[in-house]
Amino acid sequence: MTTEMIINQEFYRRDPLQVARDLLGCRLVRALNGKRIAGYITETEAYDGEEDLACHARAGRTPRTAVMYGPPGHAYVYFTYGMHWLLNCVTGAEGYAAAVLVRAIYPVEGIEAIAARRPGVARARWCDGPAKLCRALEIDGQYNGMALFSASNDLWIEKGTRVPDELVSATARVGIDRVPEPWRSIPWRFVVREPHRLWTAE
DNA sequence: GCGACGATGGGCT
DNA sequence: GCCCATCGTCGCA
Repeated sequence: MTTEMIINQEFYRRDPLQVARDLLGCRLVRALNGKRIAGYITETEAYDGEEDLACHARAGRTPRTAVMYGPPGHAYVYFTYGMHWLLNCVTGAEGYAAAVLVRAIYPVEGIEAIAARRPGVARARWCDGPAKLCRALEIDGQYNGMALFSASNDLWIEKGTRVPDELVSATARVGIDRVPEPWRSIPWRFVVREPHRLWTAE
């Protein structure tokens, strides 16, 4: 396990928009039972502070949102819709509540383990949603607050493939229809176009 | 391929 | 009580 591949904490101590863009093509890695399950990040969303009315921190600091106010580079994992876990990376300076939601990955390691649980489903569909990837990588609430820049926590992010701007689309974030403008339409969702073309060889 | 809808539980007003 | 940063399955084309 090449520790120098792991993205350091300073990467996350930046504007969530920068982090969200730069996380595309990076490799999300889960160590599970001594094996790696990993995939390239293909979709992210930035949530930026209490002013951003789509951000959970819009209501200020609560027990739930506390980790978003903590140091950057830690996981903010929360439960929603009564059945789903979602993974975020805390960004920006400590004390400022911002995070990047990891919405999708293209799985490239440990794919047998995922495939076994998803009979009849195409590989590109296994982890193409924030709750799906958490299930595939067995990420749940016990990862909330965990540092993502150390291999000792069994969940980290490594440098991966540089994704050129031509292959990145920026759109409005999804699932926030009730949020007022400008937040509802602001293009803070970043998507890799046709990820299977970039990584189909693996 | 696409739209409707039910499942299901913690956080917050 | 009401609100979800969702998913899988259903019906239909």
